Amino acid sequence: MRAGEKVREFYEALLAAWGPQGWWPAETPLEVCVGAILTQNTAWRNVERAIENLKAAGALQVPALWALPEQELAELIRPAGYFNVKAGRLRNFLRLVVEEYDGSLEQLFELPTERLREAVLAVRGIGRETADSIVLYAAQRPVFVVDAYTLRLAFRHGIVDLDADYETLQEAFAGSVEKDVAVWQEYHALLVRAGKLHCKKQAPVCAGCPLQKFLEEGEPREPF
DNA sequence: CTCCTGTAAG
DNA sequence: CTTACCGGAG
Repeated sequence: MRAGEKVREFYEALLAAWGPQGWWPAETPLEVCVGAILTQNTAWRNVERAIENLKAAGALQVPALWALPEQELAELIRPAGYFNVKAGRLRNFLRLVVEEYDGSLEQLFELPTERLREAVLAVRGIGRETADSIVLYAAQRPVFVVDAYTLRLAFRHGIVDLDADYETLQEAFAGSVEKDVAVWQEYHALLVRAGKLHCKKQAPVCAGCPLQKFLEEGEPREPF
């Protein structure tokens, strides 16, 4: 089976097995942006705690969040880890929204997709994965999000090399499934679930994985 | 490559 | 105790 063909069938198999994941779990676009920054190299459970704190403080709105002193913000997001770094990153993003787009995420999101991605990516502390998560899930634009789970899974299935860069990985997926926001949102969410439950960092658990039947040699490529 | 950091699971 | 976590910067 060709790589592109596999990528298409992965999606069908994952969706059939697990159904829609309902991503991104957030009530507002701003909450998506905040969550995307807070979840950098961090378990989602800890991000939830930080977001609960922000909500309890009434700080999950642009003006209130921007008004918070950085140290207080850091204290609120402490459970998400790297809190000093992330407080700065959140403020960097908020600064863009407040100073360039009149404090309006909607206004920022009016940019054409490619310009929007570049604008978000230009923020200190927002790299490609975080930028693409914001563009796909908060702005609802067709950009395929890839992450460490995606690389691991794609490598083990022989779709890309282990040293594949972000764009290569992104093209391998985006170029092989229907260009549709809802589909891409769903696919990334399903890949994350597959990575968590089966395509683990050490010792993948292929038994019971919806993608096991696609393994060429009956087992994942090594070494990861 | 190292640093940033809380939390939970092994 | 160590590893991993929906990474990114220097």
